[in-house]
Amino acid sequence: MSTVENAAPSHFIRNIIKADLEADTHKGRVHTRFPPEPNGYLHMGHAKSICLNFGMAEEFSGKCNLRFDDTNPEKESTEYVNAIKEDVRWLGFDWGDREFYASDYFEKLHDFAVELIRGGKAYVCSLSAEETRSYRGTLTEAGKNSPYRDRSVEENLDLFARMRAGEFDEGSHVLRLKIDMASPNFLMRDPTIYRIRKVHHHRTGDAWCIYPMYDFTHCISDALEGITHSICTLEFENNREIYDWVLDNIDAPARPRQYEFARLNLSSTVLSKRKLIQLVNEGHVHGWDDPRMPTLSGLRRRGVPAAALRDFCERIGVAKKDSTVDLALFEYCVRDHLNASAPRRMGVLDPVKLVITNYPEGEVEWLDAVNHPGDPAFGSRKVPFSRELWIEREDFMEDPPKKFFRLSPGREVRLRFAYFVTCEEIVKDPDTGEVVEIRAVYDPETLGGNAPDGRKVKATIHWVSQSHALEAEARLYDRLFTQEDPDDMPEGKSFLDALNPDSLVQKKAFLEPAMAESLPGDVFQLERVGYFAVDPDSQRERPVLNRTVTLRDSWAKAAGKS
RNA sequence: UGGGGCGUCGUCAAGCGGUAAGACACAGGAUUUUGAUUCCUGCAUUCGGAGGUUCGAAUCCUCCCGCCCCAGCCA
Repeated sequence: MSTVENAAPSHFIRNIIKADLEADTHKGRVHTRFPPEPNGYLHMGHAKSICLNFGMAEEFSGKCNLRFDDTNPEKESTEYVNAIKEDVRWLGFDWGDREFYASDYFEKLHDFAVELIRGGKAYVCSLSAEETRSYRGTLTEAGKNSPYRDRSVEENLDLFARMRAGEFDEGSHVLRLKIDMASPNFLMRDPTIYRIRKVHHHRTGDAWCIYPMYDFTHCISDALEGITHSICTLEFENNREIYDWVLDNIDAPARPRQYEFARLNLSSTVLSKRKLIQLVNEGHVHGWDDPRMPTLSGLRRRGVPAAALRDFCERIGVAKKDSTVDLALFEYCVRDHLNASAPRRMGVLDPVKLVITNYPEGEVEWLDAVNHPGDPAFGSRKVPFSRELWIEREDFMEDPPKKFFRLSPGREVRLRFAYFVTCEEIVKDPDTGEVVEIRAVYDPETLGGNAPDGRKVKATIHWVSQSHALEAEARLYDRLFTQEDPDDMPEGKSFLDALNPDSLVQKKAFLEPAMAESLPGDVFQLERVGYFAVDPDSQRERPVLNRTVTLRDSWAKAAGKS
């Protein structure tokens, strides 16, 4: 392979970093950060950001910090902090000893605020929230200056100190930047940078009752950490002006730059913290790590390899265009990785009995079965074969259409790793007409799956010996939403109305006995059925399997068309 | 109707004045003890639209159209 083929796809962030390196903008350094707010679990959108931030640092021999943006104690908690750390680690990234918290900077942030007050660039405003809003103006009209805008430096210093000391009620005063109430950019109309909140903070406890806001905190935190490239999503483009203003108006220890990229949107999926929290709180799913959730913990439980997610993030690219990635691309990445990494097993999800009438009663043969048809390194295992088996109901048709190759009356097929069998008769439930038993004969000469006379069969089906079968619970997951865009619902409907009622279907399955050895987290391919991850709910005697993703099924596609 | 962004195949996405990469999806075909995998083949005479500059434009200029973001003491 040439280096051109190996080169990571070009994207604007990478181009900017390369240009900065060439121009020596940051003394040859590349230092990024991933700055989650610990108010929810990480999802695939965060994965894109994590891969970008840690990925750029890695690629250019730089560093990436993990920084919790914990300036709003009302919504944040250590539960989230811990979950986020676990998820980032699982994704495959290491922040070394650079685990930071915006709350670590509260004292410094406070000092910068005082510096701004001294310079006449910040003031304590005593307007109520509603008044502040009305003074702000509209999209087309300039705002009005707050009547408190011209308080003296001394008065501001005094008031701010007393705010900190807890002398005032929440909402009675805020600290604002003195910029320009007529700015066409709303965020520049004297933004609030401190508010009074008499609540307990998960890290600083009750040490503070004034908390700095995002626009003031983020840029300074970046500067304090020596961040060179502060990468965030598109909705922060308008905030860049304050980001620059603050750093230009304090004695900043460094001069990071902010760049914005388009956040990830995925078809048939919802990726907003607010909505994910709602799904959890209202019980539409069984928690943040429900395998149907696009959270990292959900995907992990579902059986998605971290490498597949990283690959996905690489493939979707990084740009400034609002876009929605097809869920099919993600599924492709998952299958691609699992195809290479998942050992094969046999299991039947919708069983129907198959009796081999000419096979001796009570006899059992332990047959060799390779664990991976494409990779001998996976070795092999033994699978018990006997007279009575379970096969998949959909692998039999009494009256098959032209292109159906599987079992049907008079038809011979191969039982994977075992023998050729020919269907001779079927037994139906007299009341329902449902096929309850299929009777077939096997050809002893075809042991291992090949006929000495060279005759061929058009299909191979999987099976499990009834007396050896391990009963399991299979949880079949499908997309959580039926609409491609769950947010695009008719008037009066919400994304909740797009919830897929069949996103989870539980089934009793029969597995080959080797599956008893599986451990939670293991992922297997049940041949011809799909990839399944062993759930933490699993027990040795009764495994619980989460279907990660189905196999591609061109027969189902073809059959669906006709 | 203020400001900030964005518009290249069904979906992502390269391209940065020299004559439209790649991936997924889709459609054919080959191989196959998973109708899986793998492997071939096809898939934008055209880059939101209209003008202009140029020997030459997706790339430069002008105008127009469409979409997204901003009026939290959230991030």
